[in-house]
Amino acid sequence: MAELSAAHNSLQTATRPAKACDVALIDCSSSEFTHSNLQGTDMLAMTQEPSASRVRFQPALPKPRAKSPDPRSLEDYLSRGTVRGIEAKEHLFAEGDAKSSIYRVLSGALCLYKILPDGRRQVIDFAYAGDVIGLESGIVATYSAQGTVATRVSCLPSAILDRAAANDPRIAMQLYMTMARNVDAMRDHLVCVGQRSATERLVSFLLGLSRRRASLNGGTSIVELPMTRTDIADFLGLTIETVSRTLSKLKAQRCIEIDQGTTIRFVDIVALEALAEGEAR
Amino acid sequence: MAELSAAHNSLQTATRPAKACDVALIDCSSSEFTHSNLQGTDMLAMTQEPSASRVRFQPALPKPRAKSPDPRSLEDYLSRGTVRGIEAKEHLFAEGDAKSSIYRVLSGALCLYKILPDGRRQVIDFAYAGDVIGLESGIVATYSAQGTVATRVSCLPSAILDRAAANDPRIAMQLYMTMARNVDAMRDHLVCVGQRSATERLVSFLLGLSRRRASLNGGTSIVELPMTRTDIADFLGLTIETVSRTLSKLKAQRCIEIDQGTTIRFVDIVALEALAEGEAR
DNA sequence: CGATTACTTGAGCCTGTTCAACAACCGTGG
DNA sequence: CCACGGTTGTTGAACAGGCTCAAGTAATCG
Repeated sequence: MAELSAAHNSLQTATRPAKACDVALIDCSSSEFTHSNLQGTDMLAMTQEPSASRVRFQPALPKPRAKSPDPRSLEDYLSRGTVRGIEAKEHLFAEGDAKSSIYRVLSGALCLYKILPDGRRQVIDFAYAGDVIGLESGIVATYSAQGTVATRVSCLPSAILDRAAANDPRIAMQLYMTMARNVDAMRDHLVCVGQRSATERLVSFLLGLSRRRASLNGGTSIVELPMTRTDIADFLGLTIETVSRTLSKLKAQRCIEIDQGTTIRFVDIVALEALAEGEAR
Repeated sequence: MAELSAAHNSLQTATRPAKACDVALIDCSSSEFTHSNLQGTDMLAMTQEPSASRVRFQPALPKPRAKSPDPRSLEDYLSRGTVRGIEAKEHLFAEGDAKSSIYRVLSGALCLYKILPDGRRQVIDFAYAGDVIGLESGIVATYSAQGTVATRVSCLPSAILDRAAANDPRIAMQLYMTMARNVDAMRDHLVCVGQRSATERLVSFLLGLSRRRASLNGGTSIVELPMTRTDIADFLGLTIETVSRTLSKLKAQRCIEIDQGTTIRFVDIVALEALAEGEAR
């Protein structure tokens, strides 16, 4: 979904001397970390206090890539971000927060969601390694981002990107294309949630996840689920019971095997792909 | 899909210089709007209301302007497009078509949808006067656009816009912001379809439509539905029977009045807003 | 004016929800 | 080491919201 090529991870560990742009990069984090520890259900009420509080500063983790004096692509910029760690359940940002940065997921997974006044939650998307999130139209986040497992993200202050995009149409176009791919994925998901049955939704989700991580798992038929049943349910517009039951049913039908509840192995991919398209039940 | 593409014939925009008559015909652009809402260099940090989730281009009021030889804003480009009429049920483009143009709706309404292999249909969005559609990441349309009523659109060849965006970061950023607002609206709709009950969905739809057209109907409590029950049902992930029944129920509860089946008058807005948020039933 | 399409309403059913109990897993601390 | 509480996942039984099927009414168009 918010997916730029995930191919750049290898560059993430090189070290380089500090440069002018680092200064800007670093102070982004101070405002960043302030409102990041929201937990549980009441984060919407929170308004962050940029001045006070525990800015537990993570001494900059390994620096991205060798320096280039004139970064040219969105990737270049993103690879210069400061790295930040997020625990499972910890929020990277919450709906209503002032938006200061955009992020690229380095490892782990994030859950992007919105909640209704009465507490019902819709997971908009999951963000996996390589995905970019935080690109938005307004100055305030319209959804929340929470780690589903321990996760590392690279943070880039929006201001830097704004400036870059304002001067370089190529950057602006990359932002545009990233957004466009996002919309595309959202449309597909909307079709899924709006039209498909529980089984279809779950199977599409599993297959989609597998496809999305194909580069990582080397094309095996095994997929790790780096999120809870609740996350999956809220993503698919179902209840956890239905998710659990449907997984059990698929297991009983010998379409999948489940290990530890989190590792799914596709046994009968043909059957799964038929199920995803509504054939049989 | 093939059958749909047939609709495509009439006057697909040929690339040609903008002429005076074009401007006269279509001119619903307003430079005010353009500069206040879409331009500026710090796009990412733009101070524009987040409730803009549903806001697209405001249906700009006709405003005579001299044609400028060097158009600068997205609005300028769009106002130079060639006009095309679409009948109800006629397709502007269909999923799978090569994308040649982007469009702005001048009057009427379009229904943007995707269909599953087995025929189930999900309406992604409706496009009303002022809305821009056809901005996409790939070279092939990933959804179909069909008139729900007789509709006029202004067509602008993508190539022109591509060139403009490649040279002018402001244009690229406007494309980006347009897309971003789109994503925002889609997220809201996903929450609606994924979490809300039939009544909640329908009421949110009505209120949202009213809000979106507030500039046109002058803030009255009357909304025209320029689409069929089928369109609404496919938009909300319901059946036509449920849509019809729910409307009847709202009428029986004296929340709305219905005239000719297509004109809705809000009688008890307070109750409606409560219903939209899941209170009572 | 009849034919076609769009909308409404009813009756019964089914998918997925709700409510509830139980099992598995995990970190903590005795 | 195991007992413990807490969290997460599984399974069962009953319910209900929305769907399907079906018939009837209203609007539209040649």
